Amino acid sequence: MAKSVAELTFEEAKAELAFLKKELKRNDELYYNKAEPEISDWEYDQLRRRLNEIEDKFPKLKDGNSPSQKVGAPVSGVLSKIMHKKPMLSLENAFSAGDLGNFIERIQSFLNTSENLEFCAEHKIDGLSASILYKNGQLLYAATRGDGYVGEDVTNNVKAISTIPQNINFLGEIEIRGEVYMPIQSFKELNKQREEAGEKLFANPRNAAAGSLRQLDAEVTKSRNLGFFAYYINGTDLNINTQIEVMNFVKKLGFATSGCRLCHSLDDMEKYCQDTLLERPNLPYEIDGAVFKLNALELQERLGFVGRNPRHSIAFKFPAEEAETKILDILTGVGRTGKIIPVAILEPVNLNGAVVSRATLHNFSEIERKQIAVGDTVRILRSGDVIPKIISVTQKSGNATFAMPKICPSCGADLVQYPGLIDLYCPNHYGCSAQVVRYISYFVSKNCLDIPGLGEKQVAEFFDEGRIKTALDIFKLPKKEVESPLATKPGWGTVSAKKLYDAIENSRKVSLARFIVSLGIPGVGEVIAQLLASRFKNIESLQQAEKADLVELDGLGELMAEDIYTFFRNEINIKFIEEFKNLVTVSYNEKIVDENSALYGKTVVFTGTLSRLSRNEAKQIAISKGANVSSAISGKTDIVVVGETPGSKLNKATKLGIKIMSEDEFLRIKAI
DNA sequence: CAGCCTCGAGTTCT
DNA sequence: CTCGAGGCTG
Repeated sequence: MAKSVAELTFEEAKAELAFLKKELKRNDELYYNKAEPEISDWEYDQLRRRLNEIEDKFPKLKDGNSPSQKVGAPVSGVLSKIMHKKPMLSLENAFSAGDLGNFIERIQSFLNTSENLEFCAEHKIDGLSASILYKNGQLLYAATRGDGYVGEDVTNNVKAISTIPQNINFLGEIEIRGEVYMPIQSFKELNKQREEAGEKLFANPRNAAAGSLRQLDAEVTKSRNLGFFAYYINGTDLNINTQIEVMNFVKKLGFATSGCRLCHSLDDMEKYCQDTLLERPNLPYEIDGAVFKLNALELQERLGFVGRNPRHSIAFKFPAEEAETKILDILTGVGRTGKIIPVAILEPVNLNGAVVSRATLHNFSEIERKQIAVGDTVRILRSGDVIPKIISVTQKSGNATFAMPKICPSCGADLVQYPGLIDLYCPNHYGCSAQVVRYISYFVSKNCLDIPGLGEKQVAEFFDEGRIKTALDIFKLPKKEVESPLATKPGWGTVSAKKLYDAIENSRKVSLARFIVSLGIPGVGEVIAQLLASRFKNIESLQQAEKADLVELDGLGELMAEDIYTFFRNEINIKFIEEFKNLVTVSYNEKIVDENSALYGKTVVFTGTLSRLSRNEAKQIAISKGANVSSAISGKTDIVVVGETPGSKLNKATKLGIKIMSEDEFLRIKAI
């Protein structure tokens, strides 16, 4: 369709550039605000590439706001956003040799191999990850990890870090990822300076590094003496096959790396952890563990992801710092599902650089098991250096173990404990104000309608003031109602009121999956909602689904099917959905998959042991080809993929005359 | 039916 | 991050 860039006149280039920028910006919005792109990654890359080509040919048309460098609108006073080419994911944690062993076994089972695997070990630097893009040897831009998909633009700051090369010897585009950290010595000096100047001290080198990198004034960053360790590259035609090669390659480019060693067995990995722990006190930077990455990049690719973690790597965390403190009180809260959660109020104590004053106790059997009473002295840590956790009671106060409440702390209803379950519930789901408020804030949260500016606190306030009584009242707040009374509320002004109004209007376009998540059906979150959306395609069919239709889906059993079925038969819910539908536009976009694939739109069941793939791997391939994977054979099953020693499913499939497919045939389809 | 895996729900602090 | 619970596998 388009002319080659070489043929474009200046005017044509200008017009096309304007169009491309608009298109890219619009798609960035869709991608990172709604997480639902209209175009595939490939198409997006094409747009981006075209834009880069035109900009290269007509450098005069380049300006600072080009999406080739930045995406999203810069918000005043904060750093602008950059979308990562590939998501920057976090790693799963291991706390023991056993965890590492399980990790290796899981990979072997996923890859269906018993071969010895090689792992590349590195120090786990206590800093913050950053991504840096170089083009034809020049540092083009740099971003923080952010939420993993979109990070903050820290280009100027990164350019001010002397340990990061501005120019590298590499043609074409290459992305380098690594950890920005503050050396311990610099941290000490910085805090000394700040103390003398009467400024607030940084709690630890990581916070100091984060604070120093995310500066609007790069001069400040420059003065902070930050370091950088590289550990990842992303580029084309690099001819690099292992993580070890990656490390050597970045070293050649002029980056520092940390602690790199090849491990051939679990024993090697344990040895690495021990060595590193001994080395730790003498290192000039802080580490909080070791990272193990499957060495072969091709295998890494095959393993894919589970949730937000890549399956191919794991972070071994060194034991966390511990402290002792006293329990001042125990409070009970009510969750959106009515679950009663006890929380310990602690005498504030400093732990890993944060003052901890609360810790969840999860449930009452936990209190019973640990024999916890108000006044007791307890040993605590922050698991993953984040969430406070009570390990044990070290000194009894003599007070009675905290007793389970009988009535709801919010509405006073009698609490119930369902047979066989540990948690305690308030059954008054529609009348308990704590539950309603929790539900409304869930309804507007990121996974549901995503209305920024409405947090738990704001929702509670609006509810108490009578502005909203149910979740849907959010949409009924007319513009004036939102703007004027709020503009005079403490903490609100015309700007924040307008922003909220815009956010609410924005949220009126919602995907089917999000719509389902927003309903708050017990046990239905992001993943199950996505599953339901792709199976039923619209709300009406989902509402009418019989229990049998639900059970058939892979991932839903009797219990969840029952819960979902009854949810849609409840009068209050039916009315709610009817109204909800009228207030928003629900869209369902089929994922972009190959419609010509023999698996497209088919319901597939696996049986028997597959010899070259694991069940899990096979399932993901089928889904990526547009198939629905279910666990049991039924009249709706289209294809049964049969491995070795198939179970009774094969007989049933033959009886029903369902198409049988061998593993080889399945793999052939995969290859297409 | 036991043991593993996945998902959901609730939570902490800067 | 953690824990409980449901679902699936063997």
